[in-house]
Amino acid sequence: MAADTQATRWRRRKDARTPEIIEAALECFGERGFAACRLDDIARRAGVTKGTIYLYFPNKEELFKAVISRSLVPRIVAGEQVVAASDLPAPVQLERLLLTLAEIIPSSTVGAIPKLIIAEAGNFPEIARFYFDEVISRGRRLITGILRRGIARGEFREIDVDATFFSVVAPLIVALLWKRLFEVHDDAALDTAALCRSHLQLLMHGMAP
Amino acid sequence: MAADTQATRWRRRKDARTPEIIEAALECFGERGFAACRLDDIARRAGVTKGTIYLYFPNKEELFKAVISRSLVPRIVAGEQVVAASDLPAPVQLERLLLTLAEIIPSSTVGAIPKLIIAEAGNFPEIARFYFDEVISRGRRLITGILRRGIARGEFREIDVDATFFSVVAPLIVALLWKRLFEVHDDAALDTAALCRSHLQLLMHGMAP
DNA sequence: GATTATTAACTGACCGGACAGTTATTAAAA
DNA sequence: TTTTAATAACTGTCCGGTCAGTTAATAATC
Repeated sequence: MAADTQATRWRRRKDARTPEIIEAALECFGERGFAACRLDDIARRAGVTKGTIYLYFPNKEELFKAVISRSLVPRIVAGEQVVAASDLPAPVQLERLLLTLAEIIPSSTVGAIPKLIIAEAGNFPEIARFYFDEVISRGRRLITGILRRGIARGEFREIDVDATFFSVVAPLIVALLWKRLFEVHDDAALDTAALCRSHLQLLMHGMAP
Repeated sequence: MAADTQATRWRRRKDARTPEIIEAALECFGERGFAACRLDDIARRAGVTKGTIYLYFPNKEELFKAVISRSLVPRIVAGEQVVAASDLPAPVQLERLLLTLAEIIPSSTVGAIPKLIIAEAGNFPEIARFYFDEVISRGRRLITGILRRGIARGEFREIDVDATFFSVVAPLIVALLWKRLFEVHDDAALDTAALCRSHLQLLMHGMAP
């Protein structure tokens, strides 16, 4: 949208602006974090100027909240529905969930959010709270639910589900951070698929009755 | 050290300054991040003024590197020596390493660094590179070394060591981030010891031949 | 259908505070 | 008396937020 400046510049497109600004802000926040991201950068990416942003959002922080709210919650809801609708064995459910999660890792837009949250949660407690309630808490309920069902059905041994939650998801989270922060400094690229395969095998061996 | 300003102010204590400034910087960086932390804050905590910092460090970034070097690198080196000196079974070595790692999690000073790095690595490639070379790379070599030895000695099954590295350390990293970012929002405190115990059991079951 | 008036989406120069880094000055120590 | 650790005032720059002005779109008038 930034390319055709001559064409779109000075066009009055009230309805289109909000999502365009949010999209640009997601990219920019994801790359540089909340504090380091400049409103001028966001504006340029959205094909407008800084002043225009203030026509649609009261300030930088509200724009940030809007970015988080509108880009993640729908995906969580989708995940909940998929799991609730099936009654496959717990190991199969877990495997599918992790594989879809692993697919998100390279996604440039949504995949940038966890890093963003980790970076800013300390300085913006209300953002942390919102993210915890809407994303983390629900994600945890999803995973621990599968684990509990697996134990009840004798598909997993008796494990500490709250602790195992970390063992299950953490490698994917760290892989996601690694991709964005350290892969450039490493000799070889991180093979997400191999990582997921290896991790699933470890989990299935480790949790087998 | 900030309390006795009257006493230490204008005292010339060349040798004492460096560690005092580094300690103050570690605290401040850990609380607010690299970019958000003000040199005036660090100076006040160290019981000096900003100008004094520039007598001992060329700039903010070098001060940060010094913080990393003084607080994390020695621990890595110690770990390397312990592992190199012993010829215990690989599972025992891995268990001991993870338990010491888990002890660091609640440590308010050193434990703050990973979050700090994740938050700032994108904006400060120099810092990311430095941390990758001095901490991550060496830590990975340590872990994968133990895994390879375990496989060679028949104590672990044939696993993808590079991928398993993530499965091994990631839960502790995420627990460390969780403690600092989301524990306040959760109903119960995160039981680090239980987490470590559960994770070790999962690993040992999962990697057994 | 063509011209003019009105609206409001959008711009960009500007302001003020914050902060990394500098330096002239001061005072403790040798 | 000289040296130098430490200070405090200073500078230049950067950036969030503002607002007077600009222009595309639309309505009113001829």
